[in-house]
Amino acid sequence: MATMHDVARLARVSVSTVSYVLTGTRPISQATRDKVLAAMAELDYQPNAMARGLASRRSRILGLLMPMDERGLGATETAFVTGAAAAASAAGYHLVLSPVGGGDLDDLRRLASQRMLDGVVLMEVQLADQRVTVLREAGVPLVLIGRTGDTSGLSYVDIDFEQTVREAVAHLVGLGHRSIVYVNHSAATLASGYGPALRTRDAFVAAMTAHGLEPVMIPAEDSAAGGRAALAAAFAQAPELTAVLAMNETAIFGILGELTGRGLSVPDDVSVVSMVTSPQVAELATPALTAMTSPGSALGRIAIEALLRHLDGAGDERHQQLLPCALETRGSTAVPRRPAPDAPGRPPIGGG
Amino acid sequence: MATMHDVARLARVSVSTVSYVLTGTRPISQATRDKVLAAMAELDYQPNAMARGLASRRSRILGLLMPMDERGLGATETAFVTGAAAAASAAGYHLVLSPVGGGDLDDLRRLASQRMLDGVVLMEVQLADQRVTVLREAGVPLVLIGRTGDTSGLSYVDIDFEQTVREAVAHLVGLGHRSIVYVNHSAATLASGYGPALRTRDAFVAAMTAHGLEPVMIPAEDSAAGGRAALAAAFAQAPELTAVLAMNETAIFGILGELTGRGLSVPDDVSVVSMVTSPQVAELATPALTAMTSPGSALGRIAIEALLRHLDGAGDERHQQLLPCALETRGSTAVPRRPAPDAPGRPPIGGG
DNA sequence: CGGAATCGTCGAAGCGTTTCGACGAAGCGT
DNA sequence: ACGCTTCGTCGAAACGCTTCGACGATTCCG
Repeated sequence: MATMHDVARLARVSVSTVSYVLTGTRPISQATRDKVLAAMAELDYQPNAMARGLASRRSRILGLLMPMDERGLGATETAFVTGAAAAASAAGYHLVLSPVGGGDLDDLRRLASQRMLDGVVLMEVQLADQRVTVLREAGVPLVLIGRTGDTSGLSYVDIDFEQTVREAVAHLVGLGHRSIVYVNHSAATLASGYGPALRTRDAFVAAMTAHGLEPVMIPAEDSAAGGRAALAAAFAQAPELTAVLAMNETAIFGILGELTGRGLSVPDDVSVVSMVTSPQVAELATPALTAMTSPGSALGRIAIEALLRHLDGAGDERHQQLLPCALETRGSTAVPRRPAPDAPGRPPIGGG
Repeated sequence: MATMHDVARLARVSVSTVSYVLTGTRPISQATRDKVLAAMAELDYQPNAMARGLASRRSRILGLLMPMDERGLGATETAFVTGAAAAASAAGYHLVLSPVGGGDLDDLRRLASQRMLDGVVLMEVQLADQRVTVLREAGVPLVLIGRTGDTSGLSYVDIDFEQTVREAVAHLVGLGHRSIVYVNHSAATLASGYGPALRTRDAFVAAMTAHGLEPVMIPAEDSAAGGRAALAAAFAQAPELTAVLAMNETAIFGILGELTGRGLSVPDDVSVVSMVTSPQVAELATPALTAMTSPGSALGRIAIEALLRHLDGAGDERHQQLLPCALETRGSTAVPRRPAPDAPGRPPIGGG
């Protein structure tokens, strides 16, 4: 493995000159630069990452901290990752994904203190996320995908849940639905302070109230069985329901199965909208789901770009940005067949 | 940030002594060790990963190369990752996941040549995988999850597709099914040399032939639509089919949808077995799928352990191991309702 | 009881970069 | 033609750790 010394010798220049060619820190004449580049090519030289990291005190490695449970990564999260990886690679950084769970706080502390990561992006952020504290103490620049409860002094990019829910509700109300149930994540998830679950809950209440409608929310376990149970609960609580809005990518398949089981058809009897969903998942269902499509890779890219700005950055201005999901109408929503309960016999279109 | 120097000064020993305490390379008296450990604790010392890597020429970082397409990671792949991460962490190594796709061969070459990875585990291996060549040239120890066509000199751990298919077919034949269609990945995937698709194809032909049955294989795009199309093709090619064996986790939902659409019930009209599937995914469907459950995290763990053995290892003996998937019977398989075509009127159980 | 092996520790030489200060050579305005 | 920047290059000192050789102090064996 060739070192910088070898290159310098072959090119008949000093080691520092080679370094300047590589980093661009100081001006180098074209003639010298060419000599050096030729030597590098001939020796197939690759800088040693460790040495570079030690000397420059920058590893050129960015971490993407991504808790991994056994459920796997949804297409949505995967899009964050690929977006982030592309952005990092474009800037000459490596992006490493670290499957550190919430429990491995000591692991994280170690990782951060070892000066191996120039900065990190945090995924799956809780409202009160210990990892933020640990990383700040360790002095590691960080950007969140998601938000903690108190975002002061923090950079983040997140989905605009308020607007997303508002649009989803507006879509259903626009079709004439009056009884809409929101199937959220589980009660335990809500209690644990999972931001998206809490924010969509509040946004749903607000949006429904704004339309003069009664907001009904049902928590569901992240499983098909949870979805089935949630739908049963929904019918118990709101027998006249004609639409389901679901946040829970896993439960939604149970919901669909249970609807079929009850002899109800989608979308004629019940419309279904899936929130924060990738097209791939939406197409899995039959009929394909009308969904709020997540901004996907853009979130990852923006997070990395903000992080890089922090690293180079003189200023410590914070990047705080919300992106809405876009409504994509597919086959799971339609005008309700059953009349709205509070306006029997009225024409199905134009309600709201 | 405290350095080893600070620790040494505080403990009144030399820097090398501190290093020996840390690495255990040489014997240290209990008294000295205690002094040093106390000093480290007091200063909250954490070794600098870059410096350590430079001096020792070992980064203590293992890479898990994991092409990420937009479909996301299935629960199966996620299990590999968590298994590998746990094993690496237990051995004091970091595991970084690198989403390098097949196209980024230069990226990979750079990564490998920068001496940043002590070794790598490759996922989603193709029969002719360029990445193997690149890594071998770069002299990076590697272990595969999956197999190339020519495995000589290579360490790998993979699913035993032959046995898995044999068991799946035996299960269906045991129930009395005679006309079984195998829905594989797409023709393009087969053509690209994706090992699991090819191996299961051959294994299916072998297993069916052994039972004296006609093997029918249908390729399907990795989408619900692909699954629907494949089922249509299957009925065209084998109208009397009573069972579907599916490799394609994505297409299977389309298959189920299409069956329902045709008024056929699972499992009474058609039995369905899903191959290399995690319990979580199997439970998504209604009814839950009888599936060949993948060995999951064990694969990841074994791969890392083999890799670590290579690193420490004097011997360069290769680790080559196959693990079968286990049959888990759920609600999607049953005795066929329709009589087997070549034995009209015979009792449904006991065929095969 | 003497020489050899072992134990515990130290100092110093790297590991392969970056980066700082220095310095001759050009280029500038006057 | 004069000092003054700017340009292009060099040598050397870090960066924080591991590891090698050395060496006094024990311990062991015959």
